[in-house]
Amino acid sequence: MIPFSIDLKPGSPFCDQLAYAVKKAIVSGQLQTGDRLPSVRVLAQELKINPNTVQKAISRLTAEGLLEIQPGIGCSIANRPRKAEAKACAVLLHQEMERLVVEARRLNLSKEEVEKALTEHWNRISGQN
Amino acid sequence: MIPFSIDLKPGSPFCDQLAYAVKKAIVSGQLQTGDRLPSVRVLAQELKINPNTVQKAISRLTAEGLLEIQPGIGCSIANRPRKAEAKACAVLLHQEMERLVVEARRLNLSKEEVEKALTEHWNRISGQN
DNA sequence: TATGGTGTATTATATGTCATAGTACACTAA
DNA sequence: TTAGTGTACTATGACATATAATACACCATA
Repeated sequence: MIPFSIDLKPGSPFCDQLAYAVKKAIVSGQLQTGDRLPSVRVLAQELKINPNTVQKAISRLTAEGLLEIQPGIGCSIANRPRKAEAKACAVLLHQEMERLVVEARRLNLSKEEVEKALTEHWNRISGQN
Repeated sequence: MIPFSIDLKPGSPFCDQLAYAVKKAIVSGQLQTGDRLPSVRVLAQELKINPNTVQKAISRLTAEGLLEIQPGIGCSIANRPRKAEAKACAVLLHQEMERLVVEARRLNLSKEEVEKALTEHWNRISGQN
């Protein structure tokens, strides 16, 4: 069994969906520091996709510092990122936030409605910690 | 001159960037209901991209109900969407919100920091209304 | 030591998206 | 009629994506 939930759907690249599913599982506490991830070949078999596609997602998460590789052993969940890295990445968050605000205002939503949605998702994602 | 601000950069599709720039200009009040948009050919020339690429962005915004087309005349900014359409689109907003929350928690940001960022962007985008 | 399981790299192929180029058509204002 | 609208269509090249099939270095275990 795969230690996180994922349901691959066409529309966006499989490697993106896989990387996001793992990241979400880590952030929500479903996967914890030190936990082992199934091997590239096992994941590929379970998800019925190509091993290369899995490897692409893994290498991306490794580059982000979310996964740690032990050559010949496998890969496991790394520690939470240091503040230094986080600061550099926060720029991306602001881009996402602007996109979200633009979309919300296009839908004539109030700021309160958006804040409520933020709280809902925040609690849901953080609930398992 | 183009009645909205845009700076095309490689990395994401031009038609996406153009559609977003127009949407942002509408939402922020830079473009108002009834305002005329430059023609497909003019936009293509100014932005130094292909008319087909511009047309792709326009047709997407038209499908979203943000632009109105008068055949033979040109296209202009439409009225704000009705609640009915908005409700159907709100699902997408929740997907974006979840992605944002996941990213924020991956960066070890606090909920207060994210709420602060939301307020900042909200005021900036809404400032011109 | 030999075997099998790790991650990783490489090459090749097929498919789809994106941007471009060129052409053509229906429509409308002047 | 003429020129300017949006729109549709085909074709091409560049690029990303997913797949397939190997091959290699590494490590644990029998």
